[in-house]
Amino acid sequence: MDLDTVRTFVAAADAGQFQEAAAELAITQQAVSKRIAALERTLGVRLFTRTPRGAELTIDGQAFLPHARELLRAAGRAVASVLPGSRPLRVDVISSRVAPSGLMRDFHRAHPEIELDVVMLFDIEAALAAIRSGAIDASFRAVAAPGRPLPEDIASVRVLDEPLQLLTGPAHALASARSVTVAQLAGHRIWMPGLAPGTEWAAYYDDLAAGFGLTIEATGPNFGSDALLDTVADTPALATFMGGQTRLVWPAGHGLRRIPVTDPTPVYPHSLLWRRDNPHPALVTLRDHLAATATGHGAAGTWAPDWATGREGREGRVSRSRGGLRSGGSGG
Amino acid sequence: MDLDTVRTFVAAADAGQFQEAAAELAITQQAVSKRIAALERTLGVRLFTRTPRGAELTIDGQAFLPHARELLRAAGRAVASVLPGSRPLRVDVISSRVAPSGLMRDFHRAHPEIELDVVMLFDIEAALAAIRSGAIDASFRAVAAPGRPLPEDIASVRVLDEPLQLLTGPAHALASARSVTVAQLAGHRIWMPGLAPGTEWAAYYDDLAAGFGLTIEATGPNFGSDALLDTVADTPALATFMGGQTRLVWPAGHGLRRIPVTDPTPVYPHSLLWRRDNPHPALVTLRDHLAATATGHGAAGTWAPDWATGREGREGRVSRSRGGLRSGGSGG
DNA sequence: TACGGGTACAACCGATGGTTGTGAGCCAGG
DNA sequence: CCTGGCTCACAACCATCGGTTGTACCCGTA
Repeated sequence: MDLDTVRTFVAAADAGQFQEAAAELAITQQAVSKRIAALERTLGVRLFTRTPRGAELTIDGQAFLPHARELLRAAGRAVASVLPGSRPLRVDVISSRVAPSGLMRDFHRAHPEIELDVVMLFDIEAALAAIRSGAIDASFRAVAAPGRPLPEDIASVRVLDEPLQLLTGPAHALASARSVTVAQLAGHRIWMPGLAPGTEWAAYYDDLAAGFGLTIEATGPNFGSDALLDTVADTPALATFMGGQTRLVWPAGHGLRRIPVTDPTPVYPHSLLWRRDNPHPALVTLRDHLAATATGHGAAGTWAPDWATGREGREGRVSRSRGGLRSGGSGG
Repeated sequence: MDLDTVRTFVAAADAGQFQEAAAELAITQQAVSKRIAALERTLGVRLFTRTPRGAELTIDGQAFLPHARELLRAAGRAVASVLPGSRPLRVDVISSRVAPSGLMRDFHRAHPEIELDVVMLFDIEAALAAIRSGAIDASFRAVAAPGRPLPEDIASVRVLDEPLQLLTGPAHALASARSVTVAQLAGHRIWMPGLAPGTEWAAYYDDLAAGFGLTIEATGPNFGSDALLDTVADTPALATFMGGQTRLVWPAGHGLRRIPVTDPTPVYPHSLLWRRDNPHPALVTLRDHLAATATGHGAAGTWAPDWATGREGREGRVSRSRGGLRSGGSGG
């Protein structure tokens, strides 16, 4: 099915006759007639009853019309999603395993009128390059690995510290625990497939493992969360970390357990990054929304790497006081 | 833009390479390459980065992908809307000026999983023919004009008595009234464009006018509710009837008034009609929903034509007692 | 009975979009 | 280091599709 044909159908339905629709579309009446006939042939139903004074919709045509309009609207949105000028706000959310995609869902609920496109880039380097080139408008990332300060033209604001949870199958040794301490995890195998070396994401887990003596295996490609959950559910000796605010499509009957981690609670520090001179109007709305809904970070009893908190030190930091919302470079 | 091309894009994005996508679509790899190249040319952006091991999405490609999927879903729904087997429930709602379209919106809110198509047929004769032929599944109509009983194979149930309201512009003589009696309307011009003779809809207003000595003009073609509202708003001597439960797109700044009519209140008696042997599963759901949400009819102080109430008499009938939900032929 | 409005059919023809054949780039393995 | 296997892209070819023009037909009206 060709969208030009659908457009022709809608034009003919609106005009009530083929001739006028042909004029609108800058083609001949015969071409309209052929297009409609072809559409009717592919659908297997008659869409118009031809009369000497024009063409009016059959019942099937009436039923088809709103769907045809919706089809054209969808096509328009699809084209707009890649149009350079005034395209939808394009945001990188790391992965579906952590909270930013949930934050974007909240934002969409609060501002359904704002067109959004969500993408997932490889790491913060790719995200920064994409932000600087204008390919994306914003990115949720943990920022500022040591020795790699943000470029001058990129602004950031901390929006969420997401507590990690342990995800285990029903036969895991810790499956029945209501919560576990980080110290208890030492010696257990924790599997994080798809954790590519060199990414800020891998750096986080490296620091976490080094700081508390954990064993985190990053082996194997990432076949998606379904495969990961399957494996974890069936392997008693295997567990994985997952963002505490992640909403997954939960496979039924797996007996998977989500167990809070304490003493301290490792949190993943999400910041929003954007280019200061990005003029996209929806970007301001997104920042305002996040500022209004952001839960505090740096809460007592949590842990995050030093390079992400902006403080000095090698071993990561356990927060003992509750902090507020702090900008790493407001404005834009 | 061609939907086959979009389908090819989605297949290639899912497969991660052109070759496999080509196999799925039963075309050659070269054809996929050409289609993608054409799509990229029309969109003006690169969708894939070609690598020696396949093709992966660019950021633009990632942003485009969900829109492309939605486009294909919309196309599927559009085709399904006219597919003979198991197509969406197709209901005739008379016109946008009266309540049935609102009832269908309510039904859609209550059962969003049921695919609906709403059509508007000319009159009850067309509706009955469409119901008998299977072209539509149900129709909201005022039934059984005198001497024309419903065919045996058509069932009906009274679902709503919709009170009429007077619609006037700000300069109309009755504009400031909080309500008007039917007797007060005598002598005023009431305009109902598009009221085609011979329809059950016109018969209703004929009876109303004859029974109470009103002047109802059906002159002129119906240019849609926008044009009607414009004219009524600007013409002090003109008013029109409108269903009391009709939700219109209300033009701002027109100063239009909706005035209840009393003593008695003319009500338009909507029944749902369907073919007894129609097997569409959603039809039962619709009837149950209407039975559960139907407001009483035959309420005290209302008026409806005799032929619509099923009682004898020439002059219409003013109900003095409150009735319940009565079926004119349950089952199906 | 012509006329003017509409649509459909036939003939024609260029552009579209498929095929096959081939080349270039990259990676793994001998 | 070269080769084989995998990928995608380009070239040539050709059938089909979808546009155009010209014409026939139908109906309401002057």
